[in-house]
Amino acid sequence: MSTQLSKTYDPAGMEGRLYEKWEKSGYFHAEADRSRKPFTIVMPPPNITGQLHMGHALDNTMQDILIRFKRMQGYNALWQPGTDHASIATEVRVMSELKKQGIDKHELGREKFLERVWDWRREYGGRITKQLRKLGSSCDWERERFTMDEGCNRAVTEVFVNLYNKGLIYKGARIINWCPVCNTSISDAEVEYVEQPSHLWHIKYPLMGDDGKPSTTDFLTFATTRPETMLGDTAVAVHPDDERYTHLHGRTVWLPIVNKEIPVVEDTYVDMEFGTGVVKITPGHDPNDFEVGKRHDLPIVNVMNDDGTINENGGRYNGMTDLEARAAIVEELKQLGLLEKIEDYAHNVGTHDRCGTTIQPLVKQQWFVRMDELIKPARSAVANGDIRLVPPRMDRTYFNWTDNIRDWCISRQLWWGHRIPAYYCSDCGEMIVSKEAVHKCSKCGSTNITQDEDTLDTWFSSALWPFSTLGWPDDTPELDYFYPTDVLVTGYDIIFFWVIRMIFSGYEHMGAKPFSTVLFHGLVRDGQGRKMSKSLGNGIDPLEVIEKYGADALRFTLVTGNAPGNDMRFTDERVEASRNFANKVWNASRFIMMNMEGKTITKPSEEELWPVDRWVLSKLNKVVAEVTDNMEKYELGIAAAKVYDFVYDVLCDWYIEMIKPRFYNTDDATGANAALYTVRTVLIDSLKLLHPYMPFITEEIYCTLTEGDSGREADSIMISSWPVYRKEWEYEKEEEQIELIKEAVRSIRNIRSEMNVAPSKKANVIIVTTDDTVRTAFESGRLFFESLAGASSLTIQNDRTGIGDDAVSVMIANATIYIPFAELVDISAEIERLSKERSRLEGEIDRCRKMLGNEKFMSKAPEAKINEEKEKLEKYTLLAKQVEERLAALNG
RNA sequence: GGGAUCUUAGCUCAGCUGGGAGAGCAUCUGCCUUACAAGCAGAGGGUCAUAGGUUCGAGCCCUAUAGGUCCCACCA
Repeated sequence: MSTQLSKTYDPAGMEGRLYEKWEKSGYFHAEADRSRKPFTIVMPPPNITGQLHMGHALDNTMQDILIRFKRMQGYNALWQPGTDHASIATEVRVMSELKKQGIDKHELGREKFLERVWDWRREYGGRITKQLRKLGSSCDWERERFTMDEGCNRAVTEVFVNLYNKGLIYKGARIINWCPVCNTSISDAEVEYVEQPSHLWHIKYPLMGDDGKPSTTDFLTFATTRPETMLGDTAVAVHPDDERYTHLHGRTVWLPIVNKEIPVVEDTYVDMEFGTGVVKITPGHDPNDFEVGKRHDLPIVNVMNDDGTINENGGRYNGMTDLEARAAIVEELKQLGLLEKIEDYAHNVGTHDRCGTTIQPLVKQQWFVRMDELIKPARSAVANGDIRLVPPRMDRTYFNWTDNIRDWCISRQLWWGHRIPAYYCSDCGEMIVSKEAVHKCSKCGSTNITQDEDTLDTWFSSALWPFSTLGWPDDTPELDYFYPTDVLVTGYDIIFFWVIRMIFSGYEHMGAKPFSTVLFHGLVRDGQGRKMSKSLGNGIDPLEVIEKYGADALRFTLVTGNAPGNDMRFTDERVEASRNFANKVWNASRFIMMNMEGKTITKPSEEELWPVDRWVLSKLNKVVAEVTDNMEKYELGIAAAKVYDFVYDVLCDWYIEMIKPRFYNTDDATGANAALYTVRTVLIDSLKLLHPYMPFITEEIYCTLTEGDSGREADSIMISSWPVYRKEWEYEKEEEQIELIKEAVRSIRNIRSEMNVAPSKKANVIIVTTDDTVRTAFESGRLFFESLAGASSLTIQNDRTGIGDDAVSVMIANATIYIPFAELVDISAEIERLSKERSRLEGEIDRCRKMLGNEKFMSKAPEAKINEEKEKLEKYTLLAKQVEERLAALNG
């Protein structure tokens, strides 16, 4: 009836075609619809500069699995996509492009430069979303957003002005992290500390004598890792309790080279144990010193230009880079006899996580978000379970961040980004923060107005993503319907950058959480467990993997064999295994469809179903319930493994093999029909369970299989209904029966293999049993002994009449199976084999008896466990008896 | 310094609230059985890092130790 699948599984040949079909069909699109329940995921917006890497692949596969699952369950599922303008990354990228053409950003000017960036964005900004399509991502592209589109821009301005008016955004001179290469401030979180070999320079400053001149005999010695900053020293500090220096309290020292007098201050910040217990204080270029300076009201001397070179405050060192100045100053101190010694020292140097440049702490006017109040609802949301983190251990990390939060430096000295909506009057100095562009000073009426030059941290706009993408600040139906969203899927590495900021922003601006659950995944590492990185060149390109093995195989690999939140290693072998599984699904389907060819399949009556049909339906029923449950709990890997096992083991290795004879038996059309109907049902449900993981292959098979069905459920599996547990498929009795037959078949195969009897060589099988239930089971499974266990005939009897010494025997509960292998069997070997089996069973019986004889076990263990042990004891005793009987017979 | 996490078969990893250790790959044996050699049937292989403890019972819970990975703070 149905058309056929191609002979070989060729993912490359179908994935593109199917995706196009989906996108055209509109099935990815969701509209606000009060009559249906929404399920929403907002996609973490990839950078427009980005190329799809394994992290994206994992992240988006997980989201797609959840969205497809929920969509099939009947939810109105929205996966909201978009991209991030990525201020620094993009600006740096375009700058280097321009540099190749010999163009400098500053010569070009702000407006022209921004035009270039927009050009670049138009050309390359869509690359990443094209690549996401290759993965099979079923997001609503009609709703694609960009962090710098008109709506997001309005959201950003709205938030900035609101926070400013509430006093939660302020401008102030603070010590910030300055990147001299990117020429901008960066937030604390963007600083990466890297250990570098360096030195500790022990330097001494002369104490000021009573005569008002620097002493030539009394010095104060301290150690520093950055001698060049001495140009900006405004004090030296000692611990107030340090008895070695009590006499210096209130004294001053002479700052050489700069030649000025600076005070000795007492501050508990100083660690008495470290070095000499004396610290030079440079409030202008060290965060800790800045704090000390504030406490003691010390002047701040900035000795550095924005490009990291020494400025005019550095006297003759003006113009040198920091390292040049360092060498020169050390040399000069040496000349002056003020350098005591130089020690090797491994030092943690702060670097910019984007460019690797050593950051320079500088004091500058910057904009900050005051965090102490904003963070409170974000903390309690996780504490009281309003927002659930998966896995739960992420709570600790989360609280570690919320509890140590500092004000957020949001201004960046960049051009590409949201410009800060603050305006200054050049005449009276008034500052106006406004949602609309300001052209006239509200204080003095001057029209001499300039806007703040700075732009906002990229994360400022991403923090608003869950609601800005749904239309905020407007009151849209989407916002009303889809917000709060359901689950956020992301890596644990951006808990602070993004997750926390979205959460407090949601509570602050929407008055509600942005999502109910955060599902974290780990990092994808290479085969040796190393982080994939450009510099190592060990990155595996997902697109290459897709090309070679198919997106389905890649997706399956990424979510299996890995616990939630743990890092995973990615190897070709694992993808290959997934691809082989897809191939298995393909071929099984092809086989089923081959047998359906030319037949009209009707629903069999209950009586027409064979026990094995009921068995497989019962197994399917259970796996449906379990897989659904696992997926509801975000246990995607476990769910995938269960589908895998079901398809491979239950469907392919057993059920299909067990119904083959019915396909070839032309005398029993009813039996064949029941088999075909059942196997088709099982296949369709299996495909549905697998669809979220392997969308392409399941779609291709489903469509081919159901094409031309009258009353076809759906023309795409992605909108078909998710399988549900069915009461009518509870066939406990048949399950037991078939499991028994499977055990018998396995035992026979095992014996044959042990005896080296080729499968082609048929053998008689005689089963002796006195148990009626077991007998019935074997009677109903006659067929399988021939097709699956190589039996030429099967005799079922209730005594050992006619069974000679030449038969090999194997015991399963309540039955002994005899296989006469006349020419092969050595009786003494058989006796030995059975004796071994006997002692194994005796061991088991012993164990059971011990447990059941333990009074404490009997009184404390749950009844079910006790019964379980009793049943085992019974079973083993029976088996031992069977073995005993056979041994007695052989021994004569 | 604070915290998280890992240590289970040769390799990579599962193992859900404690109740007789699993998968994939690799290895070995036998099979080209008309869906699939990207396959089929079988087999071997683990004192679950170490030492204690709780429990009738521990891979799982508690404590300590060793080693690995990561995050945060950062020592002038």
